[in-house]
Amino acid sequence: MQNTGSIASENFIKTIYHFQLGAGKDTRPGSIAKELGITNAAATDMARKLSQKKLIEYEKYKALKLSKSGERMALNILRKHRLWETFLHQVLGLSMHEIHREAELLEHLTSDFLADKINDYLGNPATDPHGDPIPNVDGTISMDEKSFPLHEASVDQRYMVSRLSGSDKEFFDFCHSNKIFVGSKLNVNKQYSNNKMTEIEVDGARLILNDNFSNRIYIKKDN
Amino acid sequence: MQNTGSIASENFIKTIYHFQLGAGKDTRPGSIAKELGITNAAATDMARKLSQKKLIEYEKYKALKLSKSGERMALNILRKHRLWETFLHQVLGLSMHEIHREAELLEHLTSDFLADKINDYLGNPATDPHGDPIPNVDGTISMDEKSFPLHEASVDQRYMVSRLSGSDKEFFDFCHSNKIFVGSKLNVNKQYSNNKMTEIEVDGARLILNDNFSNRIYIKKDN
DNA sequence: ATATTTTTTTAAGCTTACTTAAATTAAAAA
DNA sequence: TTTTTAATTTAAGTAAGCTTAAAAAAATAT
Repeated sequence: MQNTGSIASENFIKTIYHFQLGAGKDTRPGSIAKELGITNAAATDMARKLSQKKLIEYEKYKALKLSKSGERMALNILRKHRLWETFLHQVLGLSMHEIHREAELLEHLTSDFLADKINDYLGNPATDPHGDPIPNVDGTISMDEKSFPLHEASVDQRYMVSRLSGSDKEFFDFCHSNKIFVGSKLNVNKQYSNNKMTEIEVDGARLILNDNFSNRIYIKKDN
Repeated sequence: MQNTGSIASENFIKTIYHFQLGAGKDTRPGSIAKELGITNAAATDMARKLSQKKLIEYEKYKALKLSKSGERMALNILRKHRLWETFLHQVLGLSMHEIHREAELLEHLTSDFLADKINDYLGNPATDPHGDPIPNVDGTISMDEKSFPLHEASVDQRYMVSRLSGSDKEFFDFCHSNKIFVGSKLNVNKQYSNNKMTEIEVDGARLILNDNFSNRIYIKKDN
């Protein structure tokens, strides 16, 4: 399909996509504007333009919603982003906190042709290094419904880490030094609900995480 | 050093760099404009802007010349371009005629950090798949003075292919099917100067090339 | 040397992607 | 319900990177 959009509009579309999925965040202009570091006025303006191009559905004072072709575009960019992250990590050895930054740029100037080559080289991977699903070339994406953040877990159950969300060094350094990787097994010992903390046991060690970390570690039941 | 320039200005700077080296081509606005597919007016305008940023030296009605910092910028982009070409060819298996097209895009959104990672992965390669030198991280570049196009070669001498210039499929298909690669040995049998043709012998086969191809195959004495 | 052609430059205008400031509408609080 | 606050939209303006058209300068031909 190959994107024709500019970098600015690609990032705009991408942000709407993420906010439509991510709970808690609305897709009104101000919300998108804040994320992208532009003014509300600029976001409204962009909304009007993308609406003309039929990439979003937009009525004044309403939330923004991707159209079918807008969603296809978002998934095409997301595919490139996650293929690059996987490639940069697995092949070039970039750290978890470095891959997002670089993929964020490369995704915009990557042809469908090149994306396919990267995909082939990696053996058609299902997920990126964070555990996020890589959209397929046909614009489908497999959602992992059974995955949820650590601080929502019930106590005394065995889980597997399914996803590590984010891009800051501190978080991934913590995960690394405590052997928390995508695929790691762990046990949830206790939920300190009032203090928003979770005690887990991983690789023989007990750790107490506050929700700053625990809401970015996604897990699923380990069967 | 990390470029701050836009894609348009990076391509402009790059073109001046190539034209300053490449014999026959001048660096006046019209020449650059033609190469980039923009109008003379746009080229003059860009010249004025880049001159303000001290990236080129420019006086009205004169040829454009890169400043020291403009040249550093050009070499930084060229480094990324040639590292990508090498990587795409050697690692992802893209064909000779495909790598330029992709590198032409990626070079603009590649951080110095990532360029270094690619360089390390490839083992600090001296040349790209065309045989062109890859600029060093410090902005130096080793010029191969002894290399020249096939149609300038003296007869009955043994040569080595040092460079294959261009990006069209037809040329590289021809080279491939006749075993003409960077590093191939060949003999020049005869120069048909009037008809601008060169007869060579490579891998046991005799070939007659017209200057469309022979001026893009660079050779050097095989010692 | 003069006339013609070509190139370069300037000027005015367009689109994209922003900005700030003011006006409008919607949402929340009193 | 009315007032206040917050978000959204419109309006006007900017910079980049182009365009076409006209003017100016340089190069070429006669």
